[in-house]
Amino acid sequence: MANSGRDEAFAKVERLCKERNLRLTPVRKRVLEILLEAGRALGAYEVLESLRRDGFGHQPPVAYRALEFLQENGFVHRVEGMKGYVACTSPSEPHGPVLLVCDSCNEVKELRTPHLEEIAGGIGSHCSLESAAETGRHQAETEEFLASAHAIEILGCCKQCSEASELSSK
Amino acid sequence: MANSGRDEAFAKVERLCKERNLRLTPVRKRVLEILLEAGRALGAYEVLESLRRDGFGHQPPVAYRALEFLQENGFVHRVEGMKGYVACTSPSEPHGPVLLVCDSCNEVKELRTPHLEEIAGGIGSHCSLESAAETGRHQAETEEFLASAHAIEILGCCKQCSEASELSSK
DNA sequence: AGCGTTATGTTATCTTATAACAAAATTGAG
DNA sequence: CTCAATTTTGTTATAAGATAACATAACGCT
Repeated sequence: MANSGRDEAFAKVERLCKERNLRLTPVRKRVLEILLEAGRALGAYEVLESLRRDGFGHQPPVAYRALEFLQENGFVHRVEGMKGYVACTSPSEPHGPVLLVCDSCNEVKELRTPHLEEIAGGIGSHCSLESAAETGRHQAETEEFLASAHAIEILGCCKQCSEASELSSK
Repeated sequence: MANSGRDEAFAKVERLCKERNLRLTPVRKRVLEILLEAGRALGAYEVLESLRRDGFGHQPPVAYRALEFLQENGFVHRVEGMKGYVACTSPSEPHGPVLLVCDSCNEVKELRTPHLEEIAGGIGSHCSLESAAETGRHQAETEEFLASAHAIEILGCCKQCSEASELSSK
């Protein structure tokens, strides 16, 4: 249980890169490792700091470019609400994440979502607001929207933290 | 059809502030107006620029504080993906938004969501990943998460823009 | 080996956001 | 009304996050 899936995720990315002829260069590989090791969201400058210690370039673009590559290919997600970046726990196709972000410990957990369509009423295809909302309440306007990506972040408190606070308040 | 709901939204915020004993001061009121008039997401510094022209303080905290107040009370939403802020189109309780963000014209449209529970499997109450995912695929771990807020942004192309590009490519 | 392409490293700068504190306005108690 | 406590505004200064532009190095193909 030492590193819950880290190595598998890493190996999977390596495999996917080979399949797709993507160049998983040393910096990119190292940035992915850094994020996997951290197991939480890191800021670009935190990543950069680690890179520096490993002898890579230590100017912002070095980190931002590697992060951009990893993001574009679905290996890393940006956590908007924390201005941070996390390694994807189930890398495959590039995909928008659904993230559970803990307010108190900052842990980020990614939901697996082979069913994205249901959330927005059809990512990648035209969808009406009605089907998106899927609610009894009819929208007056039947706006259409061709969705191509998404970012979904649910904030709250993870199990560990809520148990901890229950204990301390007792 | 001149200002689709701007005045109503504004009046509603005024009413809600009275009800809740919130102080809708001149700066705050003006910031809300600026966002409603824009009809799209504005950066904090764009808001600030408008404030300056209106004779208010023109240092960043002036804008950020007003935006913070409006956000906390559910009258304005942050658009993470654009580092911007939009006026809420149906202000009531503070709520996490579901936003449709157009890549090409930057317009932001907010979905009305009296059914937030369905999206995350129970905002505001403990929810299991299963019900959250609501997918056939069983998560190995039954992580629990007490959700308190969310930010959902769907990126894509709005109806106008996709029609425009169809025409031009013909 | 050599050419075109892709990736890295660096400098400089830009944009977004916040900390800290003084001055003004508002509220409520007496 | 007046004064004290609280809240809001304004300002300075600076932190934190991100990108543009360009030179150099590595790669990948013929």
